[in-house]
Amino acid sequence: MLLAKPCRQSPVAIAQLIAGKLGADSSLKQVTVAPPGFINFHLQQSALFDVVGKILQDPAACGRSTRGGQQKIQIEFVSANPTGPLHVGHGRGAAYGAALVNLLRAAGFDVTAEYYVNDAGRQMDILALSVWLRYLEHLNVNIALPDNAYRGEYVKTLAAALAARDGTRYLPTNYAPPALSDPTAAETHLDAFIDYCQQQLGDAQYRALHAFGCDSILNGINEDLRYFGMVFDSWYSERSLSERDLLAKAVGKLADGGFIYAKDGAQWFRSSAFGDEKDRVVIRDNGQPTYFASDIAYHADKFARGFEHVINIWGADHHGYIPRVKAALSALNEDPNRLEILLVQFASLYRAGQKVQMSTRSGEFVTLRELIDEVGVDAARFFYTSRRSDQHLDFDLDLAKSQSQDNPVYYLQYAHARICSVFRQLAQLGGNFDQAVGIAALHRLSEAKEIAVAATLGRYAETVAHAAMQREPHALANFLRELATDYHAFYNQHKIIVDDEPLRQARLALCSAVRVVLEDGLKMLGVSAPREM
RNA sequence: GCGCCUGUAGCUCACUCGGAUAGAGCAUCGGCCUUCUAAGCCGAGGGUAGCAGGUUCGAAUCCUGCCAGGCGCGCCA
Repeated sequence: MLLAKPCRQSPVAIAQLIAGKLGADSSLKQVTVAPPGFINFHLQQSALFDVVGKILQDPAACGRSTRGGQQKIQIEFVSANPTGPLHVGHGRGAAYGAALVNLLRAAGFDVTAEYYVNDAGRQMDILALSVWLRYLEHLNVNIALPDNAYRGEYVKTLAAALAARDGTRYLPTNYAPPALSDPTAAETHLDAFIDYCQQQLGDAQYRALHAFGCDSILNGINEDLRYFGMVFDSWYSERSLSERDLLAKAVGKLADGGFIYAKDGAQWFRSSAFGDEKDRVVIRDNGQPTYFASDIAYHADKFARGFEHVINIWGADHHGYIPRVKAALSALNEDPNRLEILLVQFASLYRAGQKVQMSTRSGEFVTLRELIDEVGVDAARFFYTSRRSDQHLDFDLDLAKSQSQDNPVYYLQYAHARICSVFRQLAQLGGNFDQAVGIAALHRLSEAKEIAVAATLGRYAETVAHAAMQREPHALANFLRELATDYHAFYNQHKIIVDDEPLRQARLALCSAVRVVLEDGLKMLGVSAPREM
């Protein structure tokens, strides 16, 4: 049985390695030297079966380790602007983040999962305006929705709900919006439109409209995420940063350090002093803070809240943003190395061989909800997490739907269901599984396929720890696939419910351990373990 | 132009971080159900790991250059 990866070392190092291994772990049966420079460690089968026994005696601990030492980690993911429903592009980061949370917890970290709500800024004003216009339209006002407003169908739904709740509260006395005179100045026009909306509604009314849009979208996102099987420990509002004066304080602290200067009417952070390619604006010439200013305050607050390590999961398009955030942390005397940013590459969507362009503003996107409704939570979660996150992903929607039966997730679930079926069969035959007897009889397992299953089971805990430390949930998905393969092969070659009672109990114990690990591993990936299929 | 990610079988992807003969699934072909679920198993074919150099006892993995693709380079978020 191969225990350790072969390694080429100097003869002296090999000798020391062997001596160390033999001394530390008496379960080693022998060490063989095969092809020049390679050594194989052979493990006593009894040690192999100890693992199976441990899994059965404490199933909840089967994938756990203490690698993390209860270090306080905060992990932030998804964090989309609440201007529209989550789409399939968000799904990858969400599934990846949720799996990572589970893995890190299993590896002994004290993890807080947080959703950063970008409820401030211009995009939210554009949403409010879009809702307002659809609302007026709903009340039979003749409006022209700007091309660069949010044009998705969901905005109409929101507008109708707003009208149902608040009636005609948001009607202007005389609807005369700014005209778009210069087509190249569409964004300026949109800003003028937002000003017009605010002016017509007045501060309180506008705030109510703004909040309605934000809250409604956020509720929808929360619902989708729950449906997708993920729970956040906290939702952190970007707007709360300025409400609690944290934003001004953070910028003030940068200014105290001499890292802020004025140019062209704006306030700039000297991020180039910390390795960023250029300086960045934190306060615009109109007095409004940038998104970056919020982020500085937010990240400063993460450490102020006592997190020892902070992980952000961002879309790959944000990679250019990393140096400036780290620069800000450095300027605030925080260690930038305690901020770890994981980039998830984009999944390109294809439908009928054509790349699907997605834009929240135009309303042309496939929602996460639609995907889940079509392929199911299990298939979607597994599909997202079974691939490296730093790899581009081509996702053919038609293929995913038509081949959802071929999704590898069913292969794993089937192994689980098959095991459950064996125990149902056992009960029907009037037999029972005595775990203590089974564990005591494990030495009866001697077939190659039995040993292979036990050996794979023995790698579970280290696989979980490895996947957590490397931030690679797909490693767990791969492992589970291997385990299912080993089990299917064993199942096809050997009968489990045999007349030989000790052997039967031993095989049942092995099956039970596989079931425990499959269920535990699938759960970490956010996939269910059905008892029958 | 500069920066980041990537290039592995017809397709979609792995390879436990420098190790043994590069592996799976899908697709193709051939076997296995009167016995615990055939959503399974067993087998076959299919590879110049983008190209060219370099480092090393050893490279898909590290370095350099080129080619190809994706993303980014706002007082947007």
